[in-house]
Amino acid sequence: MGATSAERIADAVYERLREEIFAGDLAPGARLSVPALAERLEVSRSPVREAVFRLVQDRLASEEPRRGAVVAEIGARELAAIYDVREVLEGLAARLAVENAGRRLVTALREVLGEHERAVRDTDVAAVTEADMRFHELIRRASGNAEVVRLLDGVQTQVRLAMRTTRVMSGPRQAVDDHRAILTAIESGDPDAAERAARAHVFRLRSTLLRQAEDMGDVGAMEDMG
Amino acid sequence: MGATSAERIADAVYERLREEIFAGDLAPGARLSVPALAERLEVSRSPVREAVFRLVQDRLASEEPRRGAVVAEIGARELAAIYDVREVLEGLAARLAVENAGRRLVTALREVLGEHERAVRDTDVAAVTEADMRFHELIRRASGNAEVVRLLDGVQTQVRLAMRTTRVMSGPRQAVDDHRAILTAIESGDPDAAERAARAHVFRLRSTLLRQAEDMGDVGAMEDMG
DNA sequence: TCCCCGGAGATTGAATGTAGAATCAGGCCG
DNA sequence: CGGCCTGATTCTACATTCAATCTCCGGGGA
Repeated sequence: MGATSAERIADAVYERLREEIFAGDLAPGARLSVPALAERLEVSRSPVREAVFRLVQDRLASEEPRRGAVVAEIGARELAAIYDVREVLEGLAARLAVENAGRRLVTALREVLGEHERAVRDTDVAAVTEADMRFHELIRRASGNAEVVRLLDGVQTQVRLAMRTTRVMSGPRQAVDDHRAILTAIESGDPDAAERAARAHVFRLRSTLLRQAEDMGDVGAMEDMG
Repeated sequence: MGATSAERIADAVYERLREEIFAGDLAPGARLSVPALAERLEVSRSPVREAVFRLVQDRLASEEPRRGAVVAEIGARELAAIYDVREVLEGLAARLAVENAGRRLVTALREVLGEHERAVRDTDVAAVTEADMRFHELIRRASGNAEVVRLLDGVQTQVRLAMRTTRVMSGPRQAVDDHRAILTAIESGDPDAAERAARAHVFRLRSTLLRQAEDMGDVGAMEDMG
């Protein structure tokens, strides 16, 4: 069978594997054998190879020389590094969003924040994660800077994987409060305030995550802490 | 023939194409036909396909649906977006470098700065570019943050390509002065000062590059400026 | 003169074949 | 009883082949 432009098999396999990783069906450390996956998914090795390659590019998997790819593990040290970067990028995104965006952003953020609050009250973990991610996604898309969007998309992917690896979550109420502060700053139209609020939020996330990782005695994390 | 661990063909092809792009042998807009490249390089299509895919991931090439990949062109608008990101990342790198690094960094930076000055005096464009890149590379590697290194490596790749696309360069003497200021700040051990100096440097680069792009009436750039 | 359509060529995406290398298990020797 | 060696298995990396689709260009019709 030739190429089916409608939906490429390689894309479908990529999405499938991505979701299995985020869902935990493919745990960090699991081997991504191309022949094995091809047989399980009932496709040839070519699209599987491409999909695995893309996972490696996304840092969702890592190449072990001559042993193939395995689902990546993110330790506390790596997570800290990612959050250092995330802090400045989210700050930049918030600043640019204020400088660029109009009322539509504020409206959309209010709605997502409402969903976020509701999800926290209902202790609906999946909905909390969803709303949290969407809040940040709205801001970066409003930045009008494609590079910021691309890099923060990558950061979000890493963070989602890290949540699988370390099993830690930020305090849900703190996150809502932080988001409200960011929204207020954006509403005020003050780029500096928006940047500060976004950075402060990420900084707190970083502190919380790392503290939790330590408290849990996260082995994979701690062995990286030196 | 099976896999030759010593040097993967896919890696060799990737490096080769990268260099041809940076050297201008493959100009922006040039088509990267997998069959044609495979024939020219006398390898099969498999490793070429992988190499082209990596170029696309690096944003050195872009996929044109059903027409294959072409060497990417970076317009003024995109370059501005990249420099917005670069400014905050270089600032972070300089800050972390001060917080982390020891005397070795300062020594290495002094040496590269010396080479840079010499190259500017000799108007050796290749050496100037080389020294300039190495200065920034030293700082980010000294940051101890793998994510910063990875993202700034990507930024540097984009910038090198943009230089091919737009034919603009920052003022060489300004760059040397800026670098000296960054070095001084790092020597002083003040993270805030280092961050400010690095950001100011990138901000000036951004201004210079965009002004030159406008002056040159850069078509590819201007059509993006709206 | 301009627009639409059709055929030829080229290209991607997928499937499959093959060689070399590394891992892992199990048995043998010290 | 422990460490080393060896053989089978599995995998990666590269090559090759095939089908389907798109692009491009030229000719015919309005």
